[in-house]
Amino acid sequence: MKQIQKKNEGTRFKRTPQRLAILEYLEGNTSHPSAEDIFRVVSKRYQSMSFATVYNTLNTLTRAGELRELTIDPERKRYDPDTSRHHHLICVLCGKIADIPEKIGVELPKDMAEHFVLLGHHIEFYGHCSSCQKKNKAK
Amino acid sequence: MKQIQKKNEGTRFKRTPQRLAILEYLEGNTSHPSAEDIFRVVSKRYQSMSFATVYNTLNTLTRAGELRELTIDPERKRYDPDTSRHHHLICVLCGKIADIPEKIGVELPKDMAEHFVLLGHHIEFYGHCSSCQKKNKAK
DNA sequence: ATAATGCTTAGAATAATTATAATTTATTCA
DNA sequence: TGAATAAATTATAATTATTCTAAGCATTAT
Repeated sequence: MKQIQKKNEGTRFKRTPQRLAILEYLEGNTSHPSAEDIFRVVSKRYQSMSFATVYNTLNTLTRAGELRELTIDPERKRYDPDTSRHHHLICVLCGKIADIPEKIGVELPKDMAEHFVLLGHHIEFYGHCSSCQKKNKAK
Repeated sequence: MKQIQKKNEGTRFKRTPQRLAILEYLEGNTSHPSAEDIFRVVSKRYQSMSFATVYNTLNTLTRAGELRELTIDPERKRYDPDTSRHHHLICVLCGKIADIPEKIGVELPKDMAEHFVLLGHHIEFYGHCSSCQKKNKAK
């Protein structure tokens, strides 16, 4: 008799060494890395690591809700291991992305939300970060 | 003696027929089209139109502040001829993007904004649009 | 007219991401 | 424990979006 599959997210996919290495790198990481960033770091310790594995793992984790795919950087996808509701602060000069906790109440105008099932929202704040300001002053 | 260049944005670049065709298509367009969408439509009327011209024009217009480049769709860039401050409502089922006027006040927590020169913000609301809801009910 | 400048074109090049096929590694369960 | 099965990894090819390049055209200024 086939047992009911465990609902536990953590055991839903095989914990291969490659995946563990990627997960370990992402754990607590607030730098919003791209696939390439992840590959660069993780492949150093794990010689045979393939780029495809990075993408596969990221897609798997995203589908499982363990990871958030960010569409903030126009050049590439970024990944955020923090899947809780929060927003982002982007420096338009250096591209750095910082987290903003969600303590900001935002309401959609009623007439717009009426015909929409609203699932969530994401705010991108953009501006100049402190280190870029210093750099510019120095000139 | 070299004359001072006109500051007027509208006359800063040549109004070639290709550019006019693209501009005409974008005028008042609220569908947030991709470069390909634009190419498909405009090249029908303008046989010789090249894809590179579409990209060149879009980049030129974006740099000139006549067009907003949207980083909402993870697959490709979208373009919005409405450069006024406003937000977007995205159907995660069909990908349609609607406009939301900016009458929503949003404040950054003070401690975060302190070291940042804040230039603006953009909110993405996501959910299910009415036509996708109907489609799902029909099943 | 001629030169200079900027635009368009076709196609090549690049970069990010996904697909494929063969092999290897986990997991299951007898 | 150890086959059988399922899933993951790898290397590489393929795809897609976008940018670059080089040559020709058009427009403007001389």
